[in-house]
Amino acid sequence: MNLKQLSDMLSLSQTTVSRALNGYPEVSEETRRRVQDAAKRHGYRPNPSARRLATGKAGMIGYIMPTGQSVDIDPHFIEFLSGLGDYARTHELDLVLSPTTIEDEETTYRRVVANKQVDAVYVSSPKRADRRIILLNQLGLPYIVHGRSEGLDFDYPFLDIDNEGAFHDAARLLIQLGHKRIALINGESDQTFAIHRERGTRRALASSGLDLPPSRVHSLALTEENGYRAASALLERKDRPTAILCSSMMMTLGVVRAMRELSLDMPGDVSLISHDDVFHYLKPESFPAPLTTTRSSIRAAGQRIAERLAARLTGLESGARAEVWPVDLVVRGSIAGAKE
Amino acid sequence: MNLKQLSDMLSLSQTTVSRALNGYPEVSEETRRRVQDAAKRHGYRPNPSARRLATGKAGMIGYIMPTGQSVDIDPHFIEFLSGLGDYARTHELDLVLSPTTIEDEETTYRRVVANKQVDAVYVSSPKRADRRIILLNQLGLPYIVHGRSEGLDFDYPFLDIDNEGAFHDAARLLIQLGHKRIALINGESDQTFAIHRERGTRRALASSGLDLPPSRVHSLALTEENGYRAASALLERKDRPTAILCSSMMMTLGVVRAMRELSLDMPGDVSLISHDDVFHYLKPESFPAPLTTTRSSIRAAGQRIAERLAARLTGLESGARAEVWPVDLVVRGSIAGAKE
DNA sequence: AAAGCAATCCAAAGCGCTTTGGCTGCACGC
DNA sequence: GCGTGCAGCCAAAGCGCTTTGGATTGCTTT
Repeated sequence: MNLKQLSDMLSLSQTTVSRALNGYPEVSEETRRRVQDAAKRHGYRPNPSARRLATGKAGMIGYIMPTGQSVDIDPHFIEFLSGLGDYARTHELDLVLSPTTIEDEETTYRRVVANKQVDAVYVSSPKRADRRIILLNQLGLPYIVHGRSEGLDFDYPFLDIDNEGAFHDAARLLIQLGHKRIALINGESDQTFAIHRERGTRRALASSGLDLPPSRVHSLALTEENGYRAASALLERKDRPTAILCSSMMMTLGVVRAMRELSLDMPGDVSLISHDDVFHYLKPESFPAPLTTTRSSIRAAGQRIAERLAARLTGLESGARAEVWPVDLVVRGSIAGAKE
Repeated sequence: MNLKQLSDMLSLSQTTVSRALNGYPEVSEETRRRVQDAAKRHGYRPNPSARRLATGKAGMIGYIMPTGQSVDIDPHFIEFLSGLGDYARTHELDLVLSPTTIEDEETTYRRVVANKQVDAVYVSSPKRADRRIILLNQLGLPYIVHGRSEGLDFDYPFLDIDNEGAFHDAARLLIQLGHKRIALINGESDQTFAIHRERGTRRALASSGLDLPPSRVHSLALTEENGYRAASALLERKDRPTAILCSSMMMTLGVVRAMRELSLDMPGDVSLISHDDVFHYLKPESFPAPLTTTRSSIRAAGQRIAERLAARLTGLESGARAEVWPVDLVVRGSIAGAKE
């Protein structure tokens, strides 16, 4: 069933039928109803390719997905996708994934724009002065950043959580508990979220006259293995920290492993606070002591970003709307007062 | 730059230019070269929407993604996606994700077919007599199943690993080590992979005259929490198993937690073998004793499926090609001879 | 020398939609 | 009675590609 058949059937022109269905005002209400009725009854669905060709709009959102033999997609991406899906499925919005290597990233962005494959994209895991944001800005393709960048000389639309505030508050809590030697096991240092978390931690420490020396900061990809290595390095030192802030639960698994090997107790010997993206497959309660966490659902963020991207497609949202979500600090058994 | 501009520039017709670019024989080699040259020089890229409209081919592959507030996408999906990306990015193949609820699954499949949004799809986590496969078969949309279904009265193309063989071999190894009470912590019982793993385990036990009573099989979603619960239930019994087979590393985390709580040693008190999908963020070496695993890279499967889907787009592959990969059994320190 | 045949190339007709630029008829005001 | 304005509808021109059904040319055949 295509437009022509439908309009023939109704003895109307394609123009009128098209307008009726797309809500243009120059159609009488009665005609519109008649058309909508027939369309529904015959299951008419405009052909997206044709529409796309005619309008130049794709009706889809995109994600340029970095891949590569040595690139591992962050498992949190799954949660984010779930969130996107939660919104998208109720709006018949599809998502186009365009895999690319880091080197060809720019080419891929350009290709997607030139092909008009999508009307908007989202950008994840932004770094300082992120090239992609700069590129998208000059290409004029609508986008929303999940996270934030720094050192850009223009504003851009994003959704981020208050990483600095979260880690500031977490560190402050540890300080209030009497901890003086606090360490940070963070994400890779070029990621903005990691920069913010370190900044928050440092600020809390500084305001109590405490220090965060380089030896107590590890910035690594968020794997169990890295958590283990970082924690081992930290805890084998004589001036080992009495409290650790950790950027992901997966890493925290490794931290716990290191502690166990050194027969250190949690929270007796070391207090631990982890960031929790709310990952169904691994919960804070599943640790030797239930983890105190800074919690923010990445899935909820996915939903919100899909919603905002959709708003951009229809022109409801535009400009450099910034959105920063507060982060819960959920206290559980993994922290205690410092002994020394 | 579009076809018309390019052909004007070359003083050729659009027909000839189109044919030259698409490798049709009725163009002289010299002309073809001239055209290809110009196309490259001016960065001409055919507009996909126009091409799609004209040919009815989308040039994309699709995945109907089940979502829902209570649906959690399997984290292995990430690995699979990485694999897909590995292949796809070298072929400028894009992937369209169409989120849907389980209830609307059929509608979504029909929509995607009607819209001709994609030329082929892949189906993941198949169940017994999977509805999606039946539907796709009658809709005539090319597809490949990752995994297998059972109880279908027709053949279909799939790529699966030898789950039955893997768990058979793993169980046999445990038996050879003297274990008599072997338990299985499996995935949800409607998933074919879980059915196969149970079958393999049961077969190995049976051929040594051993039993796998219902009380020693737990079939649950692959979360840490479920691993913990299942293991707790198993290990608190008087006739507790001396060896456990576990379907995922995430679950195995929970198993280890349960063992720790009960002060059971691995492999002293309980031997453990886990299936490993090769997940970069959590490795078999990260356990109290390095895990013996049945190993198969889900990422490699993603690559292969992308390759086969691409072959289907171009007509290189067709029919119900079945592909079953063997699974490595990697022995590490988590297993030992049975005491009793 | 007429006919047949590849080898090349082209004009034009779609593919199914949106949108421009009218056209018609009726009510209204003067 | 005549211009005006407006509501409601339509024909046709794209959007940028592929593909059908010829044309044209230069040779080889008979």
